[in-house]
Amino acid sequence: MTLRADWEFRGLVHQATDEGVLDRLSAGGVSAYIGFDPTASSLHLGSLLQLCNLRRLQLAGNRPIALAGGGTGLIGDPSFKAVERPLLTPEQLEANVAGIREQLTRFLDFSPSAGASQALLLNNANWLTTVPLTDFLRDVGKHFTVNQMIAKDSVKSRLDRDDVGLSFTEFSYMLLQAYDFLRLNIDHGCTLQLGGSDQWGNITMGTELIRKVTGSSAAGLTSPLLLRADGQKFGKSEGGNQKVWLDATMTSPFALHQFLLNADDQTVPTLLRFFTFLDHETIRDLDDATRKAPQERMAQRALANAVVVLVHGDEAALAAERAGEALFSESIADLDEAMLLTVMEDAPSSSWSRSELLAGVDAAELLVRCQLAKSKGEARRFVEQGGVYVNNLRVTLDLPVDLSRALHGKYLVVRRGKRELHLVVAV
RNA sequence: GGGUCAGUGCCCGAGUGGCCAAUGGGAUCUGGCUGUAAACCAGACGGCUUAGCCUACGGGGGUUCAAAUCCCUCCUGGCCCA
Repeated sequence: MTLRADWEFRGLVHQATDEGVLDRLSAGGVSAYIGFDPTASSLHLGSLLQLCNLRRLQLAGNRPIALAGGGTGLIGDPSFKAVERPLLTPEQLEANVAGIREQLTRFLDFSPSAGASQALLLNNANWLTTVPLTDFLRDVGKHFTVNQMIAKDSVKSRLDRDDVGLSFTEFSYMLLQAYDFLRLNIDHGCTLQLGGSDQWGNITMGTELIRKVTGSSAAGLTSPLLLRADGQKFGKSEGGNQKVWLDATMTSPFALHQFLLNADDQTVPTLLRFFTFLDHETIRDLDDATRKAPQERMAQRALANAVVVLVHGDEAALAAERAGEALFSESIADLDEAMLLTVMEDAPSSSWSRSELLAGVDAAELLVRCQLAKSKGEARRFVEQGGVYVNNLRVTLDLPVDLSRALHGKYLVVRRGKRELHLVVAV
């Protein structure tokens, strides 16, 4: 199985600067890089595809270079962004880069034993914050015209709008990224940059710069943007419109597992191809399973397990799967104490005084203190709409929640809607 | 620097002195149907001690019995001019 065949099967290729890119990657020995924006201390599901791609090319005998954008992060990438973004402080960036560094090491082999395909992790702050401005403008800026820069699709929408603008700071971002590529090309023999399709404009700026400065050629390869069946951006969780993070403390393994398990039928085939390393036959079988027995959600299960294993490990995946089964298919009151705690391990929890619970707590109050509602008004609404449960039994406003309902004498599983949970423990 | 237009709830966007916690759309949330999907249907969608009160229409000040709406000023942005 060549890398080309694999990538074509998985639909990983959106655009390439030349037809030979995939063949060179298939042959191995290529150094290729992907940049990661340190806008948060963790990568999220949206970055997972790029992460997987780096891994794929390393497995095919190429050298993956993960570039943390400690320098470009100081500026902010305007590509297809609707509005100007707030600047991050150097301290924030440094912390974020550290967090991302940690996560990258889980996907790539950085050990010397990998030889020529040993992964590299670099931070562009090292050169972007030290290159003299005048050198930069003469050596990089001179190779591009503003005319071509404003013609980029990635900034066009910003230039066309009559309510927001595009600062020079963000406008210059594409030059910085081009410079990154040049440096990696010269210093590390990197001849290929990968990225999402939104990065195409930035990538080609780089290949052009390399051609003009060194006379050698470098290539670019982008992958499609991942969208949900309804055209929405993929990767926002149902609960609270939050991003799905790869950091276990920001998005629990259980939440990640649940998120993928809930992927809709139309998107699952793509997700299996993008986010897993399952072989083609297995993937085709899962496609069939979705067609023939969608209610079984075989593909969703396989996807959720594969990704959680990849991101958090076997144990976490098993626990997440068991927790989901217990919560959704068994009566919660039948679980023994140990199982209950296992199931609720990922959910937020709080300790309450036994005497307070004995007296009884107003349902709205309970919800707010469990952080399942932002205000009492909202909490009241949830209860009135029938969306609040304690131990899987619907709660009403007129009846306070007290200890008599507790499982094993001390646990209240508070749930809002289908899957927002909180464990109350009486102490 | 000058001129001009704009800044409304999560987003877009109506409203141009009282009937405005503010039309509409989207997003989101809850319920129903299902498969812990999608689509669809119904409802909710500033806060509170909820027949009432408080806080909100870029910030501050003012006029008025009464301001998102009028005036002054500041901030931010677009466009044109220098």
